[in-house]
Amino acid sequence: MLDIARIRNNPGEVRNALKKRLIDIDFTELLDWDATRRSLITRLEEMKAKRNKGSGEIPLLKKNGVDVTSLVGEMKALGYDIQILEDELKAVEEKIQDFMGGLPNIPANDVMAGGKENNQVARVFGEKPEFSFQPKHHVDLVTSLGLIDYERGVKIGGSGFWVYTGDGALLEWALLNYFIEEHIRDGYCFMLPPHILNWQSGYTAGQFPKFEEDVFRIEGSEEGKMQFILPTAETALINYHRNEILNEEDLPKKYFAYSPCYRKEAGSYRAEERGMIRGHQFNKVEMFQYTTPEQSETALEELVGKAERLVQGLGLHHQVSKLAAQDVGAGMGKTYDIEIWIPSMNIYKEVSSCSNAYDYQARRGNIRYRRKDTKKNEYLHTLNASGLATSRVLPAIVEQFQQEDGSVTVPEVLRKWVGKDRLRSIR
RNA sequence: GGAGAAGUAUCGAAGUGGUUAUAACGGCCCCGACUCGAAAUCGGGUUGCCCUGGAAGGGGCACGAGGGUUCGAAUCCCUCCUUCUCCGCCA
Repeated sequence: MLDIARIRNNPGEVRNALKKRLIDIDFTELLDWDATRRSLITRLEEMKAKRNKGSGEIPLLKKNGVDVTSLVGEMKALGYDIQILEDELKAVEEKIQDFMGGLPNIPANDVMAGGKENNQVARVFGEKPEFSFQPKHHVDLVTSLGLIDYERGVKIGGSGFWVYTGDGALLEWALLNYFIEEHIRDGYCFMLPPHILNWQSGYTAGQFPKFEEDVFRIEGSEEGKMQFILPTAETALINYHRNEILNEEDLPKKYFAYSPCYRKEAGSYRAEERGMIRGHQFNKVEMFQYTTPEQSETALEELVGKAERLVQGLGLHHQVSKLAAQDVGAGMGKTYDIEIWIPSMNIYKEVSSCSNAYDYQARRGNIRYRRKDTKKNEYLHTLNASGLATSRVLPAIVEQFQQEDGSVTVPEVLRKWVGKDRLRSIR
């Protein structure tokens, strides 16, 4: 949610900033509603003040034996007029709410305008691995090594699902353990949230109402009580402090959560994304911070740094991209992606998205903090960063660390959990 | 799933149709007095949001949420939510 006062005071500035996302929004109608709303409120409050005064006088007059019939009649008529204006006000406020709720966040000043093609590579780690043999695709590797069972995953869940088996499950779990261990060491609080969330949670995160089609709805949930399976733990973590006022001295609050992420990904399958690059369910550890406005820029750098170190610890070649405005999610103001090299696809794929939402989500969820100096309540800033999603890390590991004999070297940091330094074919 | 009870400020809690949401009373917290200092005691302060205004100020709304009745609702009625107790079922 944007601040309507900002639009009221600088409609041109906001419109231009949103143009970086390649959308053009005319605020004329909105500002019209806004003016109507405020004049209605003023008139209503005058009438209500009158009613309050009249209602206070009635018992006094009665006590003194004065006939109040005409005054009561007057108040009754006033009450009727108030009702009419209140209905009008409600209608215009709904329109404003709908309009505002549909607006995306304003990209930060230093974010490039335009689409994906304008994403900028900020940093690169390592180099593309060179193979002295014909490298294999991760689907072939994980299948022959017995790490993933795609066929039975589809049989029991449907297209877009797979089963981690044996060493594959061990490797997957080792990644999660590795991430968790790092975050705990950095002082982040470990959270295991519910996987089913209510509509308001989706709204606060900025996913609803626009992206309701992208999540799995729970069948049978009634209108107004819609529930869905979380597409990312971010949705749970942003709502953890919904409708709360935090103390400034408690900020920044640093959380991380593990959850599977469930996404419809309707229509986004492509031949080159076979395997586990894009599924309906994948595991992810998500970092999240609630900060003061002053802290949020630093916090974003911290989160990106943490995510990068995780990938570096695995020894995987990757790059960090600063996304252009159109590629930044609707609720976010600035985003860095960490993209990992997938040799078979000859492409870098996102394993972490680190974003600053500024006060956008806080406004939607009414999350504030009390400033120590002014004692005033202000919207805080929220940030999220994957740390990390595993579904592309595992393919990168098997592809980047594959050997000529079809075996795969286990990254050093994972060995204590996997229990071996090399994964070999089961056949 | 069934029966019952309850939701008022930071917490406990009073208030069951009117001139007290300036939300009694108490706790916490903050400031001050007393004190060498502290405890105790005494005095004072302490909800949020919105509209208007340059400001000072003025006004409105909110008693779990949303409707209704009424000139007037924390108080009466309806729907929903949450919590607690008991029963049932159960990983």
